Amino acid sequence: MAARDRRPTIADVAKLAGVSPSAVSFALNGRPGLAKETKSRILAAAAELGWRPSRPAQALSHGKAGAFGLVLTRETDAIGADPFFPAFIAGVESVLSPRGDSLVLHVTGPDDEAAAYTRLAADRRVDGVLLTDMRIDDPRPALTSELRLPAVVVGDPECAQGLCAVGLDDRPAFTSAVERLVELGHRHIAHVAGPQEFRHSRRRQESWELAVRAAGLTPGPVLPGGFTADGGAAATRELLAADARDRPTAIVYANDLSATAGLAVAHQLGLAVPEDVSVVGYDDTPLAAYTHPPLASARADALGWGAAAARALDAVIKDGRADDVELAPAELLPRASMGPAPAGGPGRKSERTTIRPTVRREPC
Amino acid sequence: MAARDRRPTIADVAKLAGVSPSAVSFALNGRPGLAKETKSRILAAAAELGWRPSRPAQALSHGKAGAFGLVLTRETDAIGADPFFPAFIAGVESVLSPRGDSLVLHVTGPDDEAAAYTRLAADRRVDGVLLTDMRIDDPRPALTSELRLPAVVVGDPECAQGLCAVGLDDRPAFTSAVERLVELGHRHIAHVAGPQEFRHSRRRQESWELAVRAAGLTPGPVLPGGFTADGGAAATRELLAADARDRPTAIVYANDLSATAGLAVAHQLGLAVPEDVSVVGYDDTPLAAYTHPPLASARADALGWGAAAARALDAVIKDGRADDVELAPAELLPRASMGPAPAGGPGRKSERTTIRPTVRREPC
DNA sequence: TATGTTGTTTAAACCGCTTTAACGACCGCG
DNA sequence: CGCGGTCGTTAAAGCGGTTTAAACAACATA
Repeated sequence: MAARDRRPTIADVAKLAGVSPSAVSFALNGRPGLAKETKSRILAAAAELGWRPSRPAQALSHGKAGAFGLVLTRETDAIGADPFFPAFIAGVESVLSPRGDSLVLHVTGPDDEAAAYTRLAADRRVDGVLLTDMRIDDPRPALTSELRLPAVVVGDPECAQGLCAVGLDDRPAFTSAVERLVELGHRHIAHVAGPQEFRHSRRRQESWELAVRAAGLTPGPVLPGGFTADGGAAATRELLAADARDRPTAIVYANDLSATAGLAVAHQLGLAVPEDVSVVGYDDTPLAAYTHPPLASARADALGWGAAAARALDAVIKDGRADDVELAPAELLPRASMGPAPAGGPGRKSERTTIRPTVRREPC
Repeated sequence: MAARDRRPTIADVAKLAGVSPSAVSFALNGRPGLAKETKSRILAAAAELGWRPSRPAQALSHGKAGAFGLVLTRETDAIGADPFFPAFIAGVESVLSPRGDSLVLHVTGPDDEAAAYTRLAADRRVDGVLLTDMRIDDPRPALTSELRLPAVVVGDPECAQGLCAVGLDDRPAFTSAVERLVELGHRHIAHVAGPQEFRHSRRRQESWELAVRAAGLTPGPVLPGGFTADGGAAATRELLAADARDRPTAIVYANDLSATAGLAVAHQLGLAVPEDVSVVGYDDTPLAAYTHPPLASARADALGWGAAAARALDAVIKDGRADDVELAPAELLPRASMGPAPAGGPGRKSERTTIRPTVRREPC
């Protein structure tokens, strides 16, 4: 009767079932050596009291927190409208949740990032962390190793510095976007890049550049778009302000947010998409299919990515290491924002006369 | 030097400082009764070893998890492009992080929702939860009370069922949107609503309706937009397919996502915004300022909301209750998507008679 | 009868921290 | 000189589990 006002503990269950606490623990964890009858009596008692073991207590005795950590390092204003994280997190959950584990989320400014990981490690609040948004010369792989905090890199293996990496190749999407544009007659293809510190921004830019060169063209200008609407708009204004002869006839954006803003700017400037300029994004935002015109983009399976990353982190925690995983690459979704290059007018004469574009696929 | 290979514990610090573990605990927690000199010696030892108390151990001994829970109940496809949560979470973090507490995030399907809260409570993994996306007759306030899990409702006090509510009024934004539209000469104002199960969807719809009636007008049709791009697009197609005489000259959407999709549909149908139809959203998505034309919307301070909710939950945990909080209401940001009603009767312009809109009715 | 054996069950130690109560040293005071 | 009062410190008992090793029946073996 006493147990009405506090949550039941293992002792309450033991008392009700008429056994010792250890027996309860054995029953719960499916340990052998308990009589069948006893075990079911214990489980019945546990169910009757609605008892579930306290995670802090389990964490303490096992030395396992039963949680993964995810630190999002974002300027407060860059938060929002990123469709990646919610889906990615849902994917992580799909692995964690069935076994009752959880995800501990921290949002920090860039200055507190290292402290956030250090704390997570020292606190023993998580068993490992997922590293996303990898940057060039990212300090985090070294940091987590030093902290002896199991970690998995969500991204390109090249920047994993020895950690297990779970990658999803975004390059084919950019390559085929450019190839498609070239097929459509574009000869002047610009790029609006993401923040330069991000590994994936660079990769996207490189894929664009490689594909443009592979077509025998000179890469058009690259402007920073910062993955933001503001940045994309500003970059687009600059690109399209050029004299019609120098103006790119297609712009490949590093993400949908900047691309969508770019669409609006094109309209503002009185240019039609895709008649005057073609536009491609990346992410396949829910809105992409509903911009005007619908935005060509590429979809990455963020949900699957999250799940794969969580499984990899499991393996790292258990075995100390895990094989890299490479997911199916993002695929281009050509939509109406890509169209034939404007006839006659824009484009560079030298290129048009000399170049015989051989479209070939770059092996990854 | 034995402590090289495992994380230091309070005992290691105690040994290094030449005191007992209790003394270390006292020093760490700023308890009185320790000599100044001893205290600083202990803190120095702790710093030298890089020791921080284990959260599971702390949680166990003082019966507090040091974490808040947030359960997002979402259909997997409705995840993404919601700018609210990232900012809200960042706000929660701003309260939690300085004291080293964390946010435990769970994403579940609708069927597992109750189980998720039950588990969170039984597990003692969190000290309380934040309830967001309140629904009509939401079972969660009753559930959390029954589980004796401290909770705060993020939303309208009316649906809090006795729990502390932290609200941010979205109604003024809708009211003034309608008022503005009326001033601009609109007489036929439609609404694209959010999912009917959400309290805030209903509230927005009610505000719209009240404001329309207050202006002496008959509320135009209400169509379900489901807060999604798809839903917003479908609703818009239906609204604008009507004969020009019956067609609304302004549409108030429950959120930006559906409104932005609506913009695109209007363009597709050959209607100009705002010349033929005015459009208003809600959320002030980063993209809102960059749609074509820029989307009138309203900004709610999600960051502040998160912080306020976290503080309220603190109070509930400490005192068992807390006063409701009402934040500054969202403010309308009139942008170019709102304009004067088309002249010459309820929406008119010659070339529109030639338009053959593709109407597709979709069940929502 | 002593000796294993096997199958169940439990006592007790432990995980790392907090906290209460007790302890010894030192103080001034009557 | 003995007493109560501070002050600084620590021993020890939790918190709620897990786990190891030992206890205990019951029963077969030598």
